[in-house]
Amino acid sequence: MEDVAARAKVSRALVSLVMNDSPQVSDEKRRSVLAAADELGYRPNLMARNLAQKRTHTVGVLVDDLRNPFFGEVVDGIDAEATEHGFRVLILNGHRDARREHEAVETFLQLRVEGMALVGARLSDDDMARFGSAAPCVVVASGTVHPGTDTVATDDRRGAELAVEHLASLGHRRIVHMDGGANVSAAERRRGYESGMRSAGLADLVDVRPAGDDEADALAVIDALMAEDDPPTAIFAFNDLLAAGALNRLDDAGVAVPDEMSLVGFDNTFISALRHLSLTTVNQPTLSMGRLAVRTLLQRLSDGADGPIRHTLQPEMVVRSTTGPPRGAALLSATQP
Amino acid sequence: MEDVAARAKVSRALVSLVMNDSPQVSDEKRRSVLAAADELGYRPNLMARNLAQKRTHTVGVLVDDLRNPFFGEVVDGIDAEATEHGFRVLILNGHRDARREHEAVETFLQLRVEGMALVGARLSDDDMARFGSAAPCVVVASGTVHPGTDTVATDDRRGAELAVEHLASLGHRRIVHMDGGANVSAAERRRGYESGMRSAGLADLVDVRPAGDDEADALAVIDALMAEDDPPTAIFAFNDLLAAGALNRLDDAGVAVPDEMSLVGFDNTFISALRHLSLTTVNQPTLSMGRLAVRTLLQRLSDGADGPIRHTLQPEMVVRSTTGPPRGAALLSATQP
DNA sequence: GCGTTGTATTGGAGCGCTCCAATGTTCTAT
DNA sequence: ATAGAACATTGGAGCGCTCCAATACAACGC
Repeated sequence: MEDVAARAKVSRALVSLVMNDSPQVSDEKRRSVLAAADELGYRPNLMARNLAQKRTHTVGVLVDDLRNPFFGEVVDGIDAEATEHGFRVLILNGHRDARREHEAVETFLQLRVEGMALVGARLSDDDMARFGSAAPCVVVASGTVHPGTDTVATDDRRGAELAVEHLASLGHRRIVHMDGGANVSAAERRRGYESGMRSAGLADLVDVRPAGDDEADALAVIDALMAEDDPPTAIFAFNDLLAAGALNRLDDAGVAVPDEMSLVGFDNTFISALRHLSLTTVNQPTLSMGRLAVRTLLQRLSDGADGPIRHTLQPEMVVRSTTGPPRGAALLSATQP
Repeated sequence: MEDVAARAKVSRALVSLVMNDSPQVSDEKRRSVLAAADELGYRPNLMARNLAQKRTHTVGVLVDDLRNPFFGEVVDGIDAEATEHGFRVLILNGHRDARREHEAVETFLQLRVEGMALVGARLSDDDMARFGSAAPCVVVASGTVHPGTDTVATDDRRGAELAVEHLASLGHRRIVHMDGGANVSAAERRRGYESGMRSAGLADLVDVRPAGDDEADALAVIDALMAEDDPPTAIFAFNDLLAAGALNRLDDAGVAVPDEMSLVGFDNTFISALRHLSLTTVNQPTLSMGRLAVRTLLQRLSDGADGPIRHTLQPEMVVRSTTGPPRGAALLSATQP
């Protein structure tokens, strides 16, 4: 910067004004500074600038799993909204690992981001309280609601209820839930499954199997399920990835879907829409969630509402081809008139 | 920091030593500094630290498209290797948009990252030359090779040749290529397609259709293709996403795959492995590419080889269920003995 | 010619840290 | 007892920028 100033025969301060294109700089000087900067290949140092300004114009986004297209879509929404409001978006990868996510947030804090969106992050209430007091934080797409923390999420419980209602209305009774394990939305969806079962009068048939949130997590569960004497007729999987894994394994085992087994996923990622999978699933409005997350951050930044801000978006059932009446239901209804 | 020093009754310098856990600090002082820091909720300011150190311990990763699982896998590889070598990984989203990718690189440079991995980035040779002289850069997973730039890539051309060879060996002659459009790997794969066609003696049947690199880009092309009097018997699509879109549309149109139309993708993302898609595709070693990218950066950082470093990894054909002999081929071979 | 308003430019302090050279402290060998 | 080494601690300059108050310079009315 020193060099640029010297070359353009002006002061350092003037260079600074030009770089921040202040209006009160004469065209002549502006041009000569710009020319000098270009010739010297000068690029302002963001760290120095942020340090001096005491602002970073940056929001941090922690993504639980970069391989899950669901998160990618949410981030796209965040990115769009943040950019429109003049913020830079820095992304850190959580690797579906609580420890690494903790570190990532710590990094954001040390970088002095002005706000953080934690997408699907696996953090404890204690962590959230600590982090939340250090910088505005919004938890996105996570069924787990931390006390005192701003949240943007789909109503996971309701989504799960919808799934169960759908299956029950088709005539299913033995509906198993493949649980999301350590994923932050797992608990809510499980509760939704349970309450859905209760509402359908199937409380005593509640059957939860620990699985996970990735394709591979489905394998063992499906194997165990199909080895039973009297397998269920329907499965509600924690998410689309898990459902896709289940679909694979069911296919391996020669189980026809939906004739012998109905299957419901969650998230409505693009893979569920693929014609050949055509997975029945529960939609989450990813883009809106992302945008809303940033708006929540901005609100917190500008005034600071008292209580936690909570946005709950409504899920929607997306019925495709992996669900149908249970085996024998057609026969049953045929003999009934 | 000042406050921490005061509270622990030591100098600022000592606090700095503790924060960087220097070995030459007495246990007593270390404990009291740590305690003071904890009570005050002190967190070192990374920007100030980087400014003073003139090092950032950070590599930037520019990702062309966060929704494409292929890139997610590459980033996972980068992340793993970089972390092992004590580097922080900052990710920026390119949104499949050349302008935004340009800005993203500019941001990295202003942040003074120590190296950059550009994953699938759409940048011109000029840009690359400029950026490359400002900081070590490695272009990953991009068929386009920029002069003087370090590169880690799958041999896209060879991959495309493999795809064509596979289809030709099944007896296909009218093989169409759905081109990747603005994607940086598009040109190489197209060339591979062309040379593959030539080797198979099908040079005069070369037929390239501009498409893109996303699911939606397939629709119009398939419609146009199927409206022709004599549609091709096989399609080699730029990537898995495009192939998946094509599969959807073929299904809509009632075209049986592979009986009436064979289809090959590229990337071997997890979606191609889904049993119900079971897409024949070309594998790229994503994790190795990511790790190799970081190692290339480190090499450039440590000594600086003269010429550009280029790693070319070998693609592999992954034959699944979307390819088979062309309609009538069985008949033909049956009448031949 | 004067003060006045306004715009264009500049010097310098300060952002929060690290690092170096210098100082203080303790221990060992003579 | 004392020089010397070894270790522990500190003050202060400097990283590259912004921002404020201060200054320089023009143009204007009277």
